[in-house]
Amino acid sequence: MNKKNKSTKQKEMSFIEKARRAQIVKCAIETIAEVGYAQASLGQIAKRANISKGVISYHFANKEELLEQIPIEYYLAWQAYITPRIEAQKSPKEKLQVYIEANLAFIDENRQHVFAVIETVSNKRTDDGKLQFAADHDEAILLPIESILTQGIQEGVFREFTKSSARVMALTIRSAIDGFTLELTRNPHLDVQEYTRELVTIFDKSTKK
Amino acid sequence: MNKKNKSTKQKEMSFIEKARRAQIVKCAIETIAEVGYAQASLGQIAKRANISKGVISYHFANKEELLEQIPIEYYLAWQAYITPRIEAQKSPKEKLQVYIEANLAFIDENRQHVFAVIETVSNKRTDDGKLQFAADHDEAILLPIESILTQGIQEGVFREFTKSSARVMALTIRSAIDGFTLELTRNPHLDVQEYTRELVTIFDKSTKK
Amino acid sequence: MNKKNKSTKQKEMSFIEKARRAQIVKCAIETIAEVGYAQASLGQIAKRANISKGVISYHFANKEELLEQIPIEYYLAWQAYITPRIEAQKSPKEKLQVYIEANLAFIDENRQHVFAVIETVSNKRTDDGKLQFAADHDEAILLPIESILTQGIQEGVFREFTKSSARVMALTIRSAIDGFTLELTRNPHLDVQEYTRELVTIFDKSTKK
Amino acid sequence: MNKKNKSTKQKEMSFIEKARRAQIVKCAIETIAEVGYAQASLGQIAKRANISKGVISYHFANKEELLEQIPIEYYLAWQAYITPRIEAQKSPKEKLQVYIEANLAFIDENRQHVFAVIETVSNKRTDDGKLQFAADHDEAILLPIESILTQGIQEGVFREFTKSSARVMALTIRSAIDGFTLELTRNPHLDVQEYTRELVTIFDKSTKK
DNA sequence: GATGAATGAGCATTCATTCAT
DNA sequence: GATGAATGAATGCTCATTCAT
Repeated sequence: MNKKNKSTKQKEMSFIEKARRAQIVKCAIETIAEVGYAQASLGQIAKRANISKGVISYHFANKEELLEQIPIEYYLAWQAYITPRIEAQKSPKEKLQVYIEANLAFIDENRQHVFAVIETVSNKRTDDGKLQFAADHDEAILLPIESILTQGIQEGVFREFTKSSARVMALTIRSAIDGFTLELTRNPHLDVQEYTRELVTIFDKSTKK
Repeated sequence: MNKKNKSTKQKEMSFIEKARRAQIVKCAIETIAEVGYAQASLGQIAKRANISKGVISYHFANKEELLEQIPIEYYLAWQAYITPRIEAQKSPKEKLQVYIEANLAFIDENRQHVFAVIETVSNKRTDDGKLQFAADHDEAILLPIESILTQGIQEGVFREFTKSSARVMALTIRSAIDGFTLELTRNPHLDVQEYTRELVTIFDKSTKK
Repeated sequence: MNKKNKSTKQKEMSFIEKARRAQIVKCAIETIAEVGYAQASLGQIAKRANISKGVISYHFANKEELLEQIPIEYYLAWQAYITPRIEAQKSPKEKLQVYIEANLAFIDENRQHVFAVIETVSNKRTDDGKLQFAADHDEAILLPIESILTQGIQEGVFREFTKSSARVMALTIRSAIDGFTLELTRNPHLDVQEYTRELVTIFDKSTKK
Repeated sequence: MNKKNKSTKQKEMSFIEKARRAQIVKCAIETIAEVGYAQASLGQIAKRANISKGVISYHFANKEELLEQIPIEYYLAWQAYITPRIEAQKSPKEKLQVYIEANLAFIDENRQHVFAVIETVSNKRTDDGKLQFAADHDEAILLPIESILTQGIQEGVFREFTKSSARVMALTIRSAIDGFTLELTRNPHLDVQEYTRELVTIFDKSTKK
């Protein structure tokens, strides 16, 4: 019901309505990035947006709906950035390299947003207390790696993988990218290019025959 | 002064006092693991421990002091588990293998605690809103990997690393382990042994000459 | 910064906002006067005002800011009452008489407020535990007496005073007025006019040549 | 019932018991004088006395009973100090002078205790919220002044007083002494002798024919 | 559409008091 | 006698949410 409502709503949304929501989400991202999830009250977000608290409630059913937009928007932007870059490559090896490069570049260019996503997602729980972890979303983010690996195995340029060892490989690549995010948080002046080069090397070596 | 007080206090603490504190910390870990950091109020923790809220305040100066124990205890247990296993190995290659194996086994055996540490640490902030991230602690956890890498480079069994590429390698190994934790959360029936074997393979390939 | 904020805020405050704050302060005064400082919790004050506890927090940053208004408002009302009455007199002797008369009348007409001020001020402490006692405020309240005394000495209608003996005189007059307040609390049906007459006599005798 | 209990108890009290109680009351006085009534929890008092909180509960039925001792002890000490000094004087004029001198000296020598009494008494309330103000105690403290005034009137050395104007006189003298206490709090280096001399002068002038 | 005002539940913390040892 | 441990009520405060204007 909820989902249906939302998609209905989105279709009915005026341009102005969309812009207002986008502005509020942007402020939510900034607020979470700067003061952290726990301190990011609607009051704080409203203050940053120079609007009244009520406006947020007007545009979003509740805080949850607002926070949900953060990973959603992130995923859309991420996909728009990553997909064409991978598709521009032919060989699985180059695709993997570009996947890593594009991800690190995207993270570097969207630090606040990435950070807000981490905070949001790691605090999101189902009603019974289980981490929701946007499982769908996480799987979606693994898909390109898995398809690259599959292609590379089929073409014989990668070493042999079972289905589950391919998954570990995919998860490890993904984890390495997330680890980069954390390191970037700890050390904002990190040499991103060098980090990228090293990750490419590591996963080139660990996937090749 | 605060720190000094604490260590003084610890020396003065009776056995019973220590046991009570340990019990409360254990309940805090369980609570955070089950309902998440945000919902883990002192009331919730007390309810789980079947004690009154006041008892927690009696044994801990404040919530912060209680939550601090979670990573502290974890790190001590982790060290006690990991260190002898690594030291039992001679070659850097075997050490790296054992480091990965031991970490995954330790995580598997301490799922709740690991999880509570992640939640606690990722919600801990300094007064100005910056993630504290227990930087010291994080670095401490990298030390064994870095020293294994150094040894392997010197002995010529690993490929060449610059100082900073060794750091990326260390961070990637660490991230892979953290990624395992997340995957374990998502999928509790994960085949840990296989995951371990794959990670060992990946990092064997990516470090060797 | 705090102070500046406050005055800025006050200028920005709408009429409704001011009225609401005034209403809450009024209820705080009544509550303190009736149940005493220690029992005057925000909950009690809210109950008396028939509003929710949150409303107070909405209009005042914290309890301290609310309680601060009590002496502030009192002092302003006191000044508005006393000053013109003194200025309407020419001779120091008459001024002193009117000062006493006006103060006792003002106290009589504002019993609850006076009482709340005493409670508030005598419970206000700096962070290091020292009584704050609104020293400025106390001194401000002595000023008119001191200036009357100075005038009377210069004009030769009062006996000779050194600087510090004039201060003792001023303090004693002030104390006598405060003593009247206490007596009024103990005995609400006190004959105020007679008390006034006696005080005027006492200080007429003790100041004249 | 309560009162009876208490007097029964006092008769049964061993010397050791009395000493323990006296020590605790002394610490309560110090604590109130230093941190104020509101912060003077049993925990604070116990800490200062280097005993456990439970000890206080053991020796006193409740906090109220402990705090009651503060004005009681004060009054006894005050009486023991004041009475012989007044009785050593013959003339009402000298008695009044000595009353003022002795009070100021006593306050000066027992600053903490005086202060604790003020705090205690001004926070003491009956169950219906009325200030208790130790009415008995306050009247008791006025008695010597009133009897001095009566004597002076009868002997014709003081000006004429009606019954109620004599009371105002007594209250004013008492208030002046209390005002001295406050001034001493604000300004601990006050010249007590000069202050005494001035008060004596003021009340000599205001009582004489 | 937008806002300020109000709500009430929930939070961490303090504290007088009780009690078994 | 004395203590440490435990209790639970109360407090000031925060905040997501609701609502009249």
